[in-house]
Amino acid sequence: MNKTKLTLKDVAEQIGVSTATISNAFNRPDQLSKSKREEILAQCKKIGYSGPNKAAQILRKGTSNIVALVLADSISYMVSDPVASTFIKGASSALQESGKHLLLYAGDSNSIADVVDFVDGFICYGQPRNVNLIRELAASPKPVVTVDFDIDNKPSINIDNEEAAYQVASHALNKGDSVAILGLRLIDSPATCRIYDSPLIDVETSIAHRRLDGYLRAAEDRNVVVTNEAIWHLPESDRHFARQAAKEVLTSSPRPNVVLCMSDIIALELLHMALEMGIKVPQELKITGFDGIEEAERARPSLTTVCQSSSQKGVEAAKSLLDHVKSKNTLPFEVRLGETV
Amino acid sequence: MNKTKLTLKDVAEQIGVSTATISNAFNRPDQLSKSKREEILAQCKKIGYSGPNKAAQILRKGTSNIVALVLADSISYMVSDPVASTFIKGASSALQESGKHLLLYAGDSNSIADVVDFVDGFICYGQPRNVNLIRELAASPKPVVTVDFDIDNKPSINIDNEEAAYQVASHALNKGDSVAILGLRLIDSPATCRIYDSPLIDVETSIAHRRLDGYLRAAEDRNVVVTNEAIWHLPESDRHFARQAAKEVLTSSPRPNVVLCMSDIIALELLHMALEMGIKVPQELKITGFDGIEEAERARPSLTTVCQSSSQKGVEAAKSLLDHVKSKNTLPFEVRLGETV
DNA sequence: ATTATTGAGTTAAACGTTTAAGAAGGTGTT
DNA sequence: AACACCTTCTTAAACGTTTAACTCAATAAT
Repeated sequence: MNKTKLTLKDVAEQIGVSTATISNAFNRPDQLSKSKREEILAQCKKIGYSGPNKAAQILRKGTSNIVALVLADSISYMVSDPVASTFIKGASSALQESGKHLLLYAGDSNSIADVVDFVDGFICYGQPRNVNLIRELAASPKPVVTVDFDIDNKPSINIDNEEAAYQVASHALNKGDSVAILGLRLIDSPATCRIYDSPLIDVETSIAHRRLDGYLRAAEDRNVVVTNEAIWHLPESDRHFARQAAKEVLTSSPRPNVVLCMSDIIALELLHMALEMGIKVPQELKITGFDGIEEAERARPSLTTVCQSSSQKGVEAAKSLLDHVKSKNTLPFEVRLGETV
Repeated sequence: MNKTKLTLKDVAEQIGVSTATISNAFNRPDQLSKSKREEILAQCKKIGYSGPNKAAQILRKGTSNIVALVLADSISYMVSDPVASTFIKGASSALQESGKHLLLYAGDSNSIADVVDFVDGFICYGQPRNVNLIRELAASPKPVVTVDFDIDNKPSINIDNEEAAYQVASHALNKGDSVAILGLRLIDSPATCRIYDSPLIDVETSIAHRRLDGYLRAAEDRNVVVTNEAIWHLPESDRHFARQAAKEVLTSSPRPNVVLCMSDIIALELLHMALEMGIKVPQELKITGFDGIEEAERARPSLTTVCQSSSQKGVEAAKSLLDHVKSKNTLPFEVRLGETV
């Protein structure tokens, strides 16, 4: 057994060649003769030297092959959300192909200082709760690409949320006239509630507001009035919050005959509760979702929703980062007509 | 704006103090007077120095606050599996509390060389496919803790899979006598198939085999014969594979009246298919699962299964690693009687 | 009055690489 | 024969810290 970890220097001495040459044997094959290189690599293997120390490489080269994935919420939550986890899936597989590794970074932490020095870049999925974190990302010298969320001058991956919301809402509103909206992260509250007059958060960057704009435009086009009392805020796309909001909506009177939901998870929970309560869908209640998850298609009645490929978003985000793309990338979406409208 | 990134040296010169003192101001408050420390930190903030470079710290200190999570399968798969993602959830939140970060590492890669030099340790979730990877983990100088999988001399987190399988199988076998088993990763095949005489993989370390042993013991106790033709292998706990296996089992003749499944995902898919085919559960067919996921409880009829807390496993694994625990940790489980038996 | 002890800060040697610049020798050109 | 130009390898200066060992006063102990 080796008494201690071998270094380039040890190996250089043993083989009788300079450290630079060994380093080159591993990193820059063009800098030395083929025969010497093979000899060196063979010797290294024999001696038990497995290659240059990565920690030293990170410092010296300034690159680590690690990409931080900054998640809007806590990691805990993100991993269990089907949309987010599909995104992670896409991103990780694209990164893996380029030999990069994925570091999970919770968006509810307040600084990237811990990792910014060694990470090769950031993929930011959704709008982090912590405003300082966003500021740091915006000012970061390392490449940043955002998804479902926007930072000035940084590349981003998105769909046209306003238009998508408009389209899906239009389908529903053609067949109904009293509407409620189950929104996501509209105001700064940790609980489910109607927004009333609470100030909306971060109107410019938030996809939730793009969607809200789309819904409202669709309503306006049809002269349907939507008061702030008919708009709910959910802090997360979570079954529990959704259930609570669904209950409030369905027991409010007069009960709306159209409910526009900002995620499929929310819409499905609403659907289930409506059915439990004996409300006929879509006859008495039209529901739309957002995202196009599998479960939405399997549900009976199947959900009308906006399909966007989370996994593709992940792939595109990774590619943007790896290719140093500077521009914003707007991906396509598709409205899938289910039986709930 | 700073022309270039500030270093400890720059800052030391500007403030008129040695680099060591500044380093100590950030890392070892006991090494300098309180007043000096506060003055230095204030100055640093003013100058725009945000603390020692992490890459350099990693090299110098030999620690990075990064823990690699080695997943048995590809990251893609793991993130979408409810059991695995709940595990990640638990692990990540425990690590986060200690200021550690989680690096996702795909178990289908063949070496940890990329990260072993800078990572603080490994959590290995499930048995990696690549045997060299396992060898490296076993020989790694960095702490390793395994979950649902065992490496000699390394701490591990597990439940008593044999006993759990025995108990859940016993319930089903008390009410049925012809049995099939839908197993997980029993042989080295990328496709769903009966195991026949194929050699079982890694019998010593695999939890699949512990479970199989439990099932077989329960059968033996009741003089129920289980041939290898009644044992299926699935490469992953995936709906698609499960569906295929379920079809084969349900159309085989004579059809078994007890099917023991090594995961809830598999069991639920079998359940759905049985119902689609008009088979009465549990009257004509008894089904058991494994894991105790939420969906198993929500299903109608609800699934009889072994409940284990994946999130607790994650927490325990993280704790073991952080506390340098050396011993194996066997967690409790519980058989939940559903309506499928 | 001398010697220990403590506190506060400095010096300089690591940590393990990469890489620009240079040296030595060989080949090709004029 | 002189010169430029490769090829192959070496030298040595970074990369940005941490920390053991040391210095220098000031205080406490004898």
